[in-house]
Amino acid sequence: MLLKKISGVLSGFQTIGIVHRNCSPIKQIGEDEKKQSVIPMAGVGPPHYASWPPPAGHSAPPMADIDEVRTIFILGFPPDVKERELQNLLRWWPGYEACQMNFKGEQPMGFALFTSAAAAMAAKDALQNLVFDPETNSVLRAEMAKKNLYVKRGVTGVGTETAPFDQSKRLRTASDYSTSHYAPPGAFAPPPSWMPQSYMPPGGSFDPYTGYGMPPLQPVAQPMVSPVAPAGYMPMQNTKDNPPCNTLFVGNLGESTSEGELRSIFSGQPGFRQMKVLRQGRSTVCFIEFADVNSAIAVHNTLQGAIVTSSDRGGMRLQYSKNPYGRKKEFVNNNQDGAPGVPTSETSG
DNA sequence: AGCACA
Repeated sequence: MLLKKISGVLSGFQTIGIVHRNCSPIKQIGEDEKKQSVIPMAGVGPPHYASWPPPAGHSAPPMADIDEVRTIFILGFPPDVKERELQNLLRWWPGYEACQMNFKGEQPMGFALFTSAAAAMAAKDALQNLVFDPETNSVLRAEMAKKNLYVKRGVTGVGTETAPFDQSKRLRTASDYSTSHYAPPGAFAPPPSWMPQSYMPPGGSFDPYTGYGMPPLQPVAQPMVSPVAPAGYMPMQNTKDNPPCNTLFVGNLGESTSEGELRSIFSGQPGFRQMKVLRQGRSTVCFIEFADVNSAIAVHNTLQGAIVTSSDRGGMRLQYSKNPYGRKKEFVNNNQDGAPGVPTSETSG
């Protein structure tokens, strides 16, 4: 039965440890809630969306393996999110089929079904760290689900213009969202953050000359995955910083700073790759590598001035490293005369 | 203010 399936999906995620702000881990859903509506995909995509597959009926969506998981699981919505919002967020995504918002736990949980695992993964990556609502500091976290979202037969699929199978349950169907009544051309476009995987840090932009203004006393959007949060925050004036890169330099740490605490704070951050702690006499510094510059920027902004309990200084100072990981000290040897070459800019984009 | 490792 439906409820069984859903609770199976949910229980698969209980160990993931996604804790969004002060929300506790997902609870098992109760046995009470019976009405689970699934919103299937609208039939036609917007004309301006280049990568959208041709309209229904002209070509079939990529065929999915019979039991590959092509459902994603999304957390981080504000408590007042509507299922409709999820539908509108996803409806232009290539391969999107249906979604469901589950309000059983401490926080709303979204599930979205796609035509293939690849489409699901692409959507998952695109939604990852998406600022869903700056007002409530809602940052989305997305994972592949353990099981597929259950959709009643016949209603799934692009171009299936079938009638609602259950009018009484307020099910939104393709016809309710038909493009002729909705989304006049150009009026509704996918969020720009869908194109590259980009996380817009909430804290303002980097100015190499003035640096950052006063960092927030408490973190703004925290894409916290780590269960370990800093003890608090201290204002931190970052006098001089370097241009953003994939590596953070952590300063203002006392000699007593424990590597374990640093690791527990940073290793759960999205994009974390590795860190290295350096003891230098009375103080300690630390380098943290991230998978990409955006992840580093996010942490630079959200954890600036965070108080490391094991340190006897104030908050830690986060700066971009002068010498980031992955940036080789090698030179491009494109001149034959032996003159010094130009440092390679980046090894990764 | 302290920037290593490839």
